[in-house]
Amino acid sequence: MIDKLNSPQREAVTLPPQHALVLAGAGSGKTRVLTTRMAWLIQTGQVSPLGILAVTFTNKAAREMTARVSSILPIDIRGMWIGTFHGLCNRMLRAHHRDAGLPQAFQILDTADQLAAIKRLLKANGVDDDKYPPREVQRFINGAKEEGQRPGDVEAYDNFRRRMIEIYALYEAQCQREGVVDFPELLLRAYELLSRNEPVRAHYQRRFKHVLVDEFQDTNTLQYKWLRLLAGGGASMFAVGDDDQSIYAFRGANVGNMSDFERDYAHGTVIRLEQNYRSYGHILDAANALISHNNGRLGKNLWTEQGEGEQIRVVEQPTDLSEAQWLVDEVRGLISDGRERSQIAVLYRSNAQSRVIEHALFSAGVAYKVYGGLRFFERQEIKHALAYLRLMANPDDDTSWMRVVNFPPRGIGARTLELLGDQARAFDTSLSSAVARVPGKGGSNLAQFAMMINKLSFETRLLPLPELVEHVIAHSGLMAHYEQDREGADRIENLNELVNAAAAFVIEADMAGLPAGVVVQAPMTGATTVIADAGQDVVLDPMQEGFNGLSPLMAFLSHAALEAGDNQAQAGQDAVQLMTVHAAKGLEFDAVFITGIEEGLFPHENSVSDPSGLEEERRLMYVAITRARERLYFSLAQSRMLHGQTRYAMRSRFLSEVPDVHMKWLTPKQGLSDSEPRWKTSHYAGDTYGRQVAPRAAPVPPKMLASGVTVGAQQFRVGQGVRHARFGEGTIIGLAGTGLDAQAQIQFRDVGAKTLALGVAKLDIVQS
DNA sequence: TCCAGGCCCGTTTTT
DNA sequence: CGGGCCTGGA
Repeated sequence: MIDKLNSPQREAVTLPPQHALVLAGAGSGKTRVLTTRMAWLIQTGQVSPLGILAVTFTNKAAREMTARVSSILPIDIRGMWIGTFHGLCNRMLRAHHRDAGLPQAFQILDTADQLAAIKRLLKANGVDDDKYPPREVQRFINGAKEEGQRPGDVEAYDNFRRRMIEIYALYEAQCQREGVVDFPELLLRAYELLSRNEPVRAHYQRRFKHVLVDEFQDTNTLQYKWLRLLAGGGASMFAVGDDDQSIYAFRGANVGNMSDFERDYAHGTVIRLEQNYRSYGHILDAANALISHNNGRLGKNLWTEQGEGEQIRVVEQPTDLSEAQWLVDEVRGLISDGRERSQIAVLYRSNAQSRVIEHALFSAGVAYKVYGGLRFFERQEIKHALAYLRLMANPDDDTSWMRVVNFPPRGIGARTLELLGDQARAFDTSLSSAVARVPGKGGSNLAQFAMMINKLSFETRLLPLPELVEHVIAHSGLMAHYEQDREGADRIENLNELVNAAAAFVIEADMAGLPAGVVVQAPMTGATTVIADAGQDVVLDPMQEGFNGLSPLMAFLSHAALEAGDNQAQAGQDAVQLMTVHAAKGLEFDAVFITGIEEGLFPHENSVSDPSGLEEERRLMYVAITRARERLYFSLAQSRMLHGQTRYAMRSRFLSEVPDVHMKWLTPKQGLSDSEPRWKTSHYAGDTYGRQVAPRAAPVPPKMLASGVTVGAQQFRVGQGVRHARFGEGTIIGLAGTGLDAQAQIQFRDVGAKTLALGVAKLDIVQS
């Protein structure tokens, strides 16, 4: 098990029970160390599978971890707590729902449900949603929860925040009344449960001897607090992460947790995995050199025993269109050289860049796959069906009620619903319970809807899950509605797929044990136990309690909320992989294209003004580079269409942070302040292997580039020096628009980057 | 209730 | 430019 490991890997795997921080560089065998560690602890008898808690961020990572542990050790992994933060907290809350102050059948709101609930709340309370936009409110509430703060804990230093806090409190009351829980609430409730309830805390602290955390650099404040509580009874915490791959600060991740952890727990037990098994030398050294420009790193230098390999191929094109065209030609070359399409990845900083590339690939007939679209359980028709199903389980779920009360349309208008809402509020009940209080025609339509929900509940109460789902889809009017819709074919197919998903879910639960909830199964005897409220184990009949004490429907609904499904458009067939750099984290490919490496795009203009933002962009570039095994391309365009206007940008600073020796320019590399157009001709003769590249027509250089943008009597170009009365001297790093609408992005020497309207700002041109 | 057209906005995203 | 959202008129 451990003899195939290198020495730091083996050291990490076989560490005695103590806290440790493993700094695992890209491609250094992180998952292998984590899973082997678990298997080793079990095999050497140091801990039973039940004493291990392993936590990840994504379901995919959790599945992979489970699969790899069970492939190393032929043990029953059913009783092990391997899962996502949210999945494990859900499991804990179901088991101790009473102590946590929740109904056992609490529903989970996904991000969209939560937003809908907030909109409804603001309307009901007459909050001005211009001053308090729902998204802003959502950010505020989730931000507070992720810091572990309830309304009473948030500091109210101005009126705006005071009002926000009031809204937060109202929102909490609404969720509580409806029996629903949003994503951050799952974590916060579980944390509060452990911190306030001594018996429950003692139970879990006694149980878990080893707590292992994947992607530790992505944890937020609350997740770290939760871990500290769980491990507070003497468990060993084994945290694996890479501060250089921290790219989720914008959603609350706190890289600082890593250095805090080292200080508070690891006390110097820091193991560095620096040998990289993925990439060749040029690629790795480029990544090392780039990331060395960041400050405050925990420190790490990747190396490889593989040779230096090929240099990074760099291409600069005049426009985004020609960049895409070049890319398609190059991709076809790679394919005709015998590379698999699925081993070719095209990465970009932002989703908007994909369209031009998709268009070019599509026109050329190259199969491709785009990651990041709508996921299965997020589709409109699926969310509607789930809303009906939720009402079967809990008619007081107002979010679901509102979603389908008039879908398909059944003559219940805004006016009626407003009335219903008023009644519900006046009597402090759910919408469902307030139906009888609404008179008139709208009221009778409402009553009919409520009756239908009741009838459906009754009809389906004894049905197995797949038939239940099928029945609800068929008799709620959903199916009929989409059958009438000329463009409803896809939606019908998805609804049928939902029935299949329910069937698969039941089979999976039978075979692999329990997807969510509280059951713990002893590996040898197969006896099923449920952790009771006071932390005592109660044996249940496994045949009766197949879903952890939850009904199959409830378990399925939790599953749907916690695992929204694949977010890749078309599965199957061998296809070129298109995705954002964020989505590529954790993946690897033989050949990688990093596109749009321009100032303003990568690093993104919204991030360059503050140092920490720029460093995160640099880490993003580091992640992108380290995805490549053999071949890496950098590409950029001098101009591109963005927001309906042509924009001009300079080469990204990241290009100059990679030493020249690692790069080979396939297009001419010239100075930026050159007044000549940088683009001369487009042909480059073959690659380093001498493969001949078919000659093609030279793209036409954009006419505007040489002259730049003209405003009044002044002509502005990218790279030009300018002086501003207040901001001082600077360099134009981006131009967009024409005439009086034209804007320039300027990097000032003293005050940083600013975007100025050229029709307004007074600028002098400085001769360099 | 429904749909068309105007309007606004534009980084990254998992649970 | 293009998508999502809201509003106002039929």
